[in-house]
Amino acid sequence: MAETSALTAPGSIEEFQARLVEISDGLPKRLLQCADFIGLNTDRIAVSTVAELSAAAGVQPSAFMRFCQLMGFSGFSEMQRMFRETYKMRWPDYTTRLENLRAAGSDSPSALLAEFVEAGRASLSNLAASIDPAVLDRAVEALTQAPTIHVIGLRRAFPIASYLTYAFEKMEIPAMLHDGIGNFNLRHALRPGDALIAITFAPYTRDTIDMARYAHENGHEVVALTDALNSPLHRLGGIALMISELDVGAFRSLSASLSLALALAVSVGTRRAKQ
Amino acid sequence: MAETSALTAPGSIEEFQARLVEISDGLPKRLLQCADFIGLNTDRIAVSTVAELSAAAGVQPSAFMRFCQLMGFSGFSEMQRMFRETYKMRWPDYTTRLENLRAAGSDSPSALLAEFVEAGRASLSNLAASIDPAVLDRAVEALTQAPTIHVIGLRRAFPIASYLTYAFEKMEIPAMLHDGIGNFNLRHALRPGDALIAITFAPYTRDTIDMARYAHENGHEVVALTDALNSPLHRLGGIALMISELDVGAFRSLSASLSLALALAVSVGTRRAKQ
DNA sequence: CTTGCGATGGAATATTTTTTCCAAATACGA
DNA sequence: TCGTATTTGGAAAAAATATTCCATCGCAAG
Repeated sequence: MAETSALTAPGSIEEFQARLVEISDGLPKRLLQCADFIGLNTDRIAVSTVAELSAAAGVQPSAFMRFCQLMGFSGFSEMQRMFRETYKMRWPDYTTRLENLRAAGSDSPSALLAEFVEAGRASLSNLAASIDPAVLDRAVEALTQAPTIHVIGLRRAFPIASYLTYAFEKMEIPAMLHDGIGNFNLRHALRPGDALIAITFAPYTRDTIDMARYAHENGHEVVALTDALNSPLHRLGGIALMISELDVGAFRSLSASLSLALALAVSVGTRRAKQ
Repeated sequence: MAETSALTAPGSIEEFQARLVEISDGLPKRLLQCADFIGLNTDRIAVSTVAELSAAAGVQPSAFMRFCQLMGFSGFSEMQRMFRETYKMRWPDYTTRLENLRAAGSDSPSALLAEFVEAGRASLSNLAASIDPAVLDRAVEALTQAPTIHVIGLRRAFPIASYLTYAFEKMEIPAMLHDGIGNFNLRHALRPGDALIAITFAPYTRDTIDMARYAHENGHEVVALTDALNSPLHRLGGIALMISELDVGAFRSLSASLSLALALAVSVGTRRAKQ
């Protein structure tokens, strides 16, 4: 076949696809089978072995290896690595990055600021990738139906809870912030049909979880904003929205959490206005 | 640990999650590290090796193997197989992801989320470019000297004020949040040498400005977090840090403001610790 | 302080997976 | 039809990866 510009391996999925098209012309039979199969099943590269892929494409492993090399990689492993890394790009290895920043800028305030900015940006991109629109929609729907929306979030989740409550108030939606003031426990303010937004991140705050459990047991819709699969809020069985936010030192940027919270609030606002 | 119902391996991601929660109780240290890491990074299982995962979780490969067995699998391979079968590629490209979110319709919750994510990212980039390191440094210096740091920020600035106060408290720095509770006006809590962080954005909140003016007139250092050159806080003559944050509809993302606030707080914390 | 038991780290081993190599098959032009 | 260049299949070698095993560690009960 023709001598193609084989020197550089594709570095992104776009480049990969471009190259696939480029070489597909006038390929021998077996290699064409590979190309066709991969064109249709690009996403399986990250999670399959050569044996699996070649069998599925109906060729020998060795033929598949030749295909990888034609694509510009040194072999299958290198090609697979590209797909795995791109997938894992959830965030670019934050421990290393933070160490780099710390090493470079010592602990000057502006270096620290750069860290927080970076953490915020990464958290936001990750949020965009990981939120399931369907779950978000269910949360909005549940909150739209509620006569009053109750909000609880303590300690580091408190800024989110308070901003949510502020947003609801501005949109003239009945909302109540359970801020624990005076240690009054106002759980009986939950009236039939009311919904609760509970926000907590590891290490989970006892009072928030208790409140969420109480609400759930009494038949209220609970929308949870939390951080992990094994969060106590997740096992409750309400509607759980997961946010993984990056830390800088002991502090969390909250950018992603706030963005999600606001999107939730404004959606509820517009949907209520329609009714 | 207790003998759990280990005989059947989870057959779906839901079962996997349930089991993770189930066993997380009273696990030895290393195995807990595994559980926590996997709870946060479940999606990496499909595309990583034992060595990679165990390193990322901070444990030995053998510990990770024990974790897999605890989860009910015969080993890592079996566990990975489950995830690979249900693997679905998430396109990593940031713009594509936003487009996907928007695709649901212009006023759908996910489209709104995309807007907030973008606004947040833009605000953060802008912040990094526009903050003057020298001014930031002066602010840190001023706050480091103060016996007690007072914080005021009302309405939409309240989340920032409260997170700042939380951060100071966690670092054991004397701080006081002037939240206007009960309409007590606690300005006399300002003792000689104390500093004030005042936060307000257009339309500027009267009480915040009054407080800032009072503090300034009585010889206290005032650090202002505000949004424009013509902000009343800026005219006061204290140290003013300017943040221009993008709006989505009537709401502000706060990402940039929070990042700046945290960088400020942590810098003050480390500098105080040195003294 | 001792004893015993589960937890842990690390090296050794087993298994799987990738990659190379070469002989056989095929296509193609003379 | 033959000779040559290219493609192909398969198996063997190399590399990466998973898994097991055991000595040691740390902790709690006696």
